[in-house]
Amino acid sequence: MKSYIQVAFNLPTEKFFWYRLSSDFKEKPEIGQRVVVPLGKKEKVGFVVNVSSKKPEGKLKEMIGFFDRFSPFSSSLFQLASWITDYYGCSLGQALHSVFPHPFPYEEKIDFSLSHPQENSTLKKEVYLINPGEQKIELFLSWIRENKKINKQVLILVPEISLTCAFEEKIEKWGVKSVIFHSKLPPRERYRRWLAMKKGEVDVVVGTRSVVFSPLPNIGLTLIDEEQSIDYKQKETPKYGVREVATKRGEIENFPVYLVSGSPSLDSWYKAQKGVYRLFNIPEKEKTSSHLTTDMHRPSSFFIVDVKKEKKKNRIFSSLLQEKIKEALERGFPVLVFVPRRGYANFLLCSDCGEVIRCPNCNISLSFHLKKEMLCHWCGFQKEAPLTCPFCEGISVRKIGWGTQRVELEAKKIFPAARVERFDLDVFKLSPHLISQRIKNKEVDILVGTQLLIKEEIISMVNVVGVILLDVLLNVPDFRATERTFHLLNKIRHSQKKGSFLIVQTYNPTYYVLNKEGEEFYSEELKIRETLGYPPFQRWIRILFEGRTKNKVKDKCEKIAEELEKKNLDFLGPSPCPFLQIKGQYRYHIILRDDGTKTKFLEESIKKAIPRTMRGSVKLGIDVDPLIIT
DNA sequence: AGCACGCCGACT
DNA sequence: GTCGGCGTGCTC
Repeated sequence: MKSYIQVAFNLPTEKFFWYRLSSDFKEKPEIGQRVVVPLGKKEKVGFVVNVSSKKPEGKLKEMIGFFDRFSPFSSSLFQLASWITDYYGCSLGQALHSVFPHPFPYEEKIDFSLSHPQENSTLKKEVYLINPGEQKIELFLSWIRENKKINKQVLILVPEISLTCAFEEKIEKWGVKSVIFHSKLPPRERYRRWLAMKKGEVDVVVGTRSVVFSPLPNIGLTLIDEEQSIDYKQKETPKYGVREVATKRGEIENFPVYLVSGSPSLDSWYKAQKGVYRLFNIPEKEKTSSHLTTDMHRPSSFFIVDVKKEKKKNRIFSSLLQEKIKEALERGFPVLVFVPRRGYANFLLCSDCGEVIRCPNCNISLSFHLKKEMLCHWCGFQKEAPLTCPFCEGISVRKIGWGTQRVELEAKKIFPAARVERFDLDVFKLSPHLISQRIKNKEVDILVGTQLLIKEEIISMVNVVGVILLDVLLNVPDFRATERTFHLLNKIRHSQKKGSFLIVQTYNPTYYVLNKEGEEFYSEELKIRETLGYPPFQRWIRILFEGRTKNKVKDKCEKIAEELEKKNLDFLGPSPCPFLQIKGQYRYHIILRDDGTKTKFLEESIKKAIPRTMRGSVKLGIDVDPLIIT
């Protein structure tokens, strides 16, 4: 019997293409299987999305061959990809591409005759928000055992690779069959583990973002650990969020999703308040009815230092921070100094003419580094620091602000006997585990570094944590800056051991992020978001325009805005992005807003008003539920 | 996304 | 006159 296939490509086009199959091919094509076909003048790999025995209309070319021996997509994963297409505004080919388990060998033929899922869930297929408290690992284990009993698997998602390692060690001892999965595994190993998952030979899978597409045949529960993490958002098209994808998959495959965090995202917190998510009470932990970890559970002491009141020479290390570090060092305890910026100084400013030295590609100020000198943190542009001001030739070029290098030198000056070490993107990268080993072996006294030191494994090893200037984090141009600072402070405080100190230096000691805890903070932040029409009160869809000519970008953006206006949609802009220029590209955006009443309508209107492909010199990107607006 | 085709400005 | 930028349309 003759057969015909319809193929979707990883291209920004809605279209599918029909091909004829020569009778030489004995195997039946499967939905989701990759095939090689001619497209235009080239051969391309695409996904089978339809199989038919009836001849379709129009001219046809012949399929060249199968690329794989079978399709890696179950029908539910294929369905999930279709949903991604609708929700995140990409083509089906693009969605399938991102769900596809790369790399995938094409020479093997495997028959998956599987036992089919039995409906026997202990919980309804809902989303639960859980504060795990101290017993996290034990809770996870009990859930895994519960599901193992009914022949179901548990999927555990963690924000980054280093956290999978922590599980790996513990799971060994549990006596359950597990698979660790992330993108840094060698290709052969990835495929071996993919097969183990597909065959259902495991009880639990622990992995990073893409594991939400694990081929497990019979998922009983998906856990998203540290659900507030920004690492759960995919940066490439389709820019999906793991929380949303896991929830959708739970709906399709009938399993509950547990969002696990002691510091949940404002989004999830709000949804739990509204009853969209359920709050899950941990029975044996009745001491707290709250779903947030509050002060009484935090063993460390917390101090806020008002930098305004410090003597000028103590602006980097306040007298209190110096005192606490000295005390710790005398008792042989290590300390950690958190600096939100790498480099020596944040920018160079001429105090004669007021000009700042900027990146020619990004127009943001260049950081001053000791070895590389002027460096752009966005695009990597590098040049020598000028001796005189390039604008007025004056000699009063001053270094403003301080980064890790400056703080490292200052620490060496104040504590000459201590062994000071710097950890940031500019020094050779050590894994969090190796850093904590160095602390354990007493090889370092003062650790100076950026965000990459803020790991439970490291924080729990030190006696004092000093935050040099919190204001740098609070003032990044993003409406979620306060929330992210809140999570950071929580993370430090949750990770610290008993009897340790957290000292935060700031020019704004009365700011609410420092003075409101738990529910109080959430309701304050929600009030602000509601007044301004920000998420989670409005669902946002950001449409980003990029190109080399500023006016063309602006014009295209305005043209689309007119289309949206005609459809009576509510949106912000068009406006230049917070960083107008990055890597030489000018950027404008429109932010569509949905108050929850017209979600379906909005999605359809976007399809009509916005061409998926923006041709010419302006590129277009769609970001549904954007997380960082830059 | 590629690639071709076709339209206008500035070159030997 | 034609080389080449880029805007537009098509690929089964």
